[in-house]
Parts: sequence; C-alpha cells; structure tokens
Amino acid sequence: MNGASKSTTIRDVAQYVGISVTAVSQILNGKGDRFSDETIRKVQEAQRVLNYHPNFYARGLVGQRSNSIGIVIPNIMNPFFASLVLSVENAAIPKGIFPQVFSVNGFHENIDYFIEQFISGTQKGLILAAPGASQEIVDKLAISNSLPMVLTDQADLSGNYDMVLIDELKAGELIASHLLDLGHTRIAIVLPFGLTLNLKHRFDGYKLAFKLHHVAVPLDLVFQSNFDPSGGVDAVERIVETDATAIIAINDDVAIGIYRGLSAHHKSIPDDYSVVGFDNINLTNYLTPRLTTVEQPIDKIGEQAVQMLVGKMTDPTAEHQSVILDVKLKIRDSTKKLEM
Amino acid sequence: MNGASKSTTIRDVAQYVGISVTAVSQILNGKGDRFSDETIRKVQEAQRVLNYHPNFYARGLVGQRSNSIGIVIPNIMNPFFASLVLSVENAAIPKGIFPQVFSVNGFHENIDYFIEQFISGTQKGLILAAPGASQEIVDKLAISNSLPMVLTDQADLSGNYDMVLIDELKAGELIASHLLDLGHTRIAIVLPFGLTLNLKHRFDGYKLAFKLHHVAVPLDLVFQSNFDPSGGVDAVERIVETDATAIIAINDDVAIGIYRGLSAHHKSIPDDYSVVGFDNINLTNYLTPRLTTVEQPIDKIGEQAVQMLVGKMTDPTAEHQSVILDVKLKIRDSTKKLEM
DNA sequence: CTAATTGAGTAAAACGTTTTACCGCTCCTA
DNA sequence: TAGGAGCGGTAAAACGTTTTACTCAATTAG
Repeated sequence: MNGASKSTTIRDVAQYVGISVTAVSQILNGKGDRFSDETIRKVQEAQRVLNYHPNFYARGLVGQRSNSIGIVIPNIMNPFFASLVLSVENAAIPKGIFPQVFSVNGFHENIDYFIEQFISGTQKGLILAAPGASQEIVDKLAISNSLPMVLTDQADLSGNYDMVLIDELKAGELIASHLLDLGHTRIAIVLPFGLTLNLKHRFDGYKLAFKLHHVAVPLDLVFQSNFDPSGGVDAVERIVETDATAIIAINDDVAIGIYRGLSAHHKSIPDDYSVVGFDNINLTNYLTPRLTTVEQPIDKIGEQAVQMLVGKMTDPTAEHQSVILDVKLKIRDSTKKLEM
Repeated sequence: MNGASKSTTIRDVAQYVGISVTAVSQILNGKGDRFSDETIRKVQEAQRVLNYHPNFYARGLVGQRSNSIGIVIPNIMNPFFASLVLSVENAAIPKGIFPQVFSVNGFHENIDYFIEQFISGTQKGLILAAPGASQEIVDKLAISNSLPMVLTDQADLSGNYDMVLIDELKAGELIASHLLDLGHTRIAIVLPFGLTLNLKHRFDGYKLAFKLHHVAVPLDLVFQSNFDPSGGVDAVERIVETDATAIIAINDDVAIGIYRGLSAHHKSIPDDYSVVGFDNINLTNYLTPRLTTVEQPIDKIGEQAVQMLVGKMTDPTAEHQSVILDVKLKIRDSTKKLEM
C-alpha cells in the first residue's frame, strides 16, 4: 500500500552525527545552548542533508498543544463566510495562531466525523460560524472535548458559550426605517426557510420600525426562499405579482438574485423597486446600481472572536461572555424615494 | 496554562469495563466481531459514559496514514477557488477522504510554517491550486516530505508533477474568435500583472484567433490590472479612452468590475462594449446582462485531481501524468454583433 | 588535595493508540 | 479420545517525539 520508503526520523540524524537523540531534539528546538557549537553545526547540517522533518503526530502526542484553531463555516461559496475566514486569519496569524478551515457545506452527515478526527484533538479552540447548526451539534462540539469555543453569526440562549454577535435588532430597524422614511410601506421581505435566532431578532427590528412609523407590518409580503442568488430570483417571481415597491433581502447574495429577477421582468432598480441587502460583501459596490446594504463589521468580528478564543484558551474557567457589535446602513443607489 | 484535566484515554475505558485495551480498540474500530455482544455493548456504553474520544495524535502516530488531503488555494475570496474547494470536497468525501483547506491569502511568509506544521505530516496528499506560487515553494512542498501532489490551475514544465489543466490555448482562441466573428477587431484584453504559464498559453490562443482571422493583434489594447473587481474598474478607465469595442477579462471577477466601470461611464453592455469573462462562476448567470464567459469544468477538475492524488498515494512510483480538460464558451447576453 | 561546579552529553520514561502474535477454553469430528 | 476449529480474549511491541533525571570528566574554589 505505502510504497514510500520510511521517512527519516530523529534517530537517523542522531546516528548520522554520532550523538544521542536527546541532543538532536534539544538542538533542533532551540534549547541546545549547552551543546558545543561544533555539535550544533553538525546537527543542523545533518538535518539538511537527510531532509529531516519532525513527525507531526509524535510531536503532538508528547506535547499536547498545537497552535492551531479551527473555524467551521457552513458554505465556502458564500462571500460573507469567505470574508469571515479572511478576517479571522488576519487576526490570528500575527499572533502565531494558525486557523484551519472546516467548510461543512452540504456534508452535515459528516460533521461527526470532522469532530472526531480533526477538530477535537488537533485544534486548541474553535470558532463556530454555522448558523444552521443544531443545538445538538453545537453541544456535541463543545462537550466532546471541552474545547474552547466561540460562536458567531449564531445566537444561543443557553449562556453556555462565548459569542460575538451583531446588533440584529438595530440592523432590522435601520433597514425598515430607511425604506419607510423614503415613503415605502408595501415592503417585501425575503427570508430563508428556517429562521435562526439572530434572524428572528432582525425581524423584530423590522417590526419595531413599522410600529414606530405607525404602519402595519406587511405580513402578506413575507416570502421564503433559498439562501443564495437563486432564492432571489424565485422570490421575485412571487413579488412582482404583488403591490410591493421595495424588497428587503436576507443577504447580499439573495439581493443579487433579486437584481437578476427584476431585470428579467424589465423592472428597474430603484425606479420600480428599492432593494436592500445585508452583509456588505465586496461585490455590492460593483453592482449596478450599487446596493444599499447593512455593513457587518466583519474585521472586528474576526478580531473579537480570536481574542475571546485566546482568552478562553489561557483560562478555560473564565465566565462566558458575549459582545454585540454595531452595524451601519450603507445607503447607496438601489433605494430611492417612492414616487406617487 | 492548560486548565483542563486530562482527558479520558482508552485505558480508562478498558478499566471501566474490566477488559483489555486491545479489546476496546478493536471494538471501537469496528473490528471486534469476535467479541461477545455483551462486551461490545459494555464498551460502547463506557465510551458514552466516560465521553471517550481517541487521541488524534496517538492514532496518527501508530498508523501513519490519515485520510485527509490538503488543498492549497491563494485566495478564499475568489469564487473560482471557492468552487474548486467545493468540487474537491464533492469528489473526496464520498471516498472517505477529507480535504482540509489551506487558504494562503496574503500570508506567503507563513507558507513555510504551514508546510512544517500541518501539511507534511497530517496530509496524505496535496492539491496545489496556487497559480502564484513560485517554483521554489512548489518544490519545497514536494520535496519536503515526498508528499503526493497534484497541481492544478498552474502549469509546470519540469515534468516532475501530476497536473490537471484546462485547454488554455483553445479557451483563448474560442473567446477571440467569438468576438472576431461578431465583427469586433478592436478588442481590449485585461490581464493581471504577472503572466503565469497558463495565462501565456491563453494569450497564445488569442493571437492564434487573430491570425486565423487575418486581423492584427491589437497589442495597444492590452491592459494590466489587479485580479479582482477593482482591477476591472481601473482597466475601464483606460479602455474608454481608446477605440475598443470589446473587452476580454482575465476572469469573471474582473469582468464584474468592468461592468461597474462601464456603468459608471454610462456605457451599455453589449451595445457599446461586448464583454467576455472567464471561469463561469455562479454569479455570471445573475448579472445583467448575463455574462458571456468560458466554462471551466470545475467539477471535473476536482474529480480528476482527487483521483490522480489517490492514485499517487497508492503508488507513489507511478509515472507523472497530466490531463488537459476541455472548455466551453458560454455565449450569453454580454456580447453582440458590432454595428457599423 | 578535596569538594563543588560546570560543560557536554546520555538513558529511559512517557504520550495513547493500533497491531501482531499469542493463549486457553469449549465444542465438534473422525 | 486426540486433534482441530472456533470463540473470546490478552500481552507486548511499535510508532517518533520531548522531557526528566541522571552521568562522567574537567575545571575551579577553598
């Protein structure tokens, strides 16, 4: 099966130099001050000549620590999660911590496997950004190895976890208020099929804004669809049958689909419909018209998550805490005053 | 430092059940047919009660294999690489192989660290999709641990590697021919700053098409820019100063920037400019107008890469081979006949 | 001249598994 | 009733490190 010849071990280099294994280990780990310069030199040379690389597993086995954290995301194709990964990397790598990405995608059946094989064991901590993950899975991850863990993009009421969240209520209110201020009252809302806790909060924010504006919440204009551009296209098919004049998308990806759907119906944004997205992914600035959307402070999210995780790793007994980050409405060209 | 108490080992389980370590190991690995149902049951229960999880390192140390392969990508934000990851996952996971993503992003300085700590050691093989990676890095990865490796999106002339490539020459020719057939001759070409080998081939394809159409290659219309949407915007600033009537982008991401740039200049696609992308990322179907682009058979790429890697892993002495996959031009709404 | 110190190095335990080779018992078959 | 076959199980080696506790000689201090 394994045709490759055994790779060189520390014993080989010890033998090559004519010295003990201990010495080699110490020297190669920078703890060999007490050895003679001559010996040190010879060991280093031997390492090069023999192309010796310490075995990852052996090393892990003895010193139980690694400096790697994991980040679990549901879908690598969603630009929001891609930026989240990037932001975590930016925060962690300068600290000497190396994140490893676990993109769970469709493979929910395999999450157990991931947990068993990779996450617990190799990772010293975990950032979980899997809004779809069931409580069961979350608990399993946490309990399975008392792994320090930070939840993000995912609220949890149990109080058992550290979390970094955004102010969903405010976000929802900002969006709806903006449209209401522009004179829209018949506002369609495109949601995914299952509402996670944070989306419920956002929805509460919408409702609050309507209440404050003394406008009835247009519950007849709430639509459910997939979480990607295709979902936006679908939703438009139903929305054009109504008297809606504005559309709130659950995220920018869906908004992109909405752009497409409206365009196929020869409807103009923002003349016929105002459209609002969520996340402020890179692309939104490149759409025509530029998309009005809510900016998540994604750099801060990554930074906070890493910081909290490190805290948890150094002191696992610390109290659980959560931070709620602020959001901003980026008003661009996809929304405009309703003309009567 | 480490506040967590020692986690339970296989020995604890064995002791709890009152049985040997061997038995526990076998049973838990599904190789315990020969043990009594009663014992099996007790072991499973003990595993649950004690919350036992095999130690990753110990396991890796003894059976030198893992069933994990690595995939190295330059930039997780680029949808093409995101889909590549997805396609590799789709091909690998059903085979029981679990890919791990190494998104190198800006951290070229750290690639050494990645190699030492994670890639060689834990991974049984590597898919390298890092077109920017220097020959030096590629060689280092390969030599450092005689790691089976497959290159993709990256040609290498040394013949030392397995590769899965696409027919860049044909791709280039298809694009240019399509535009030439539509009557365009003043065709702008947007390239990144450094030309990798595969891009050179593609450029050769462009030139071939011009030659076959007896049209001079418009070398004065070759522009260089960043590899992302911002690059497209920049390029447009320069292109609008010329007499170009069509634009070939290096990839869809850049094409999106071109859309934006042209829109800012109140130019219409395809009336004022025909635009062609590359990659056929998901989004291209959702743009308005829908983008004419070249489809990379991304599912096949992932599948091939995994398959070749597995081959290499089972027989590392096998000859190096490369496969070249076919591409297709997806003609959509962003290109049209030049009106005189 | 003895005792303590330093310098350069080593032996062996430990980490937690998997795997190989065995063991003893009971039951069947010739 | 001897000799295999199952059955249910175990002991111990091996994987490649790091780390702890030594050893031995040479030098220095008193």
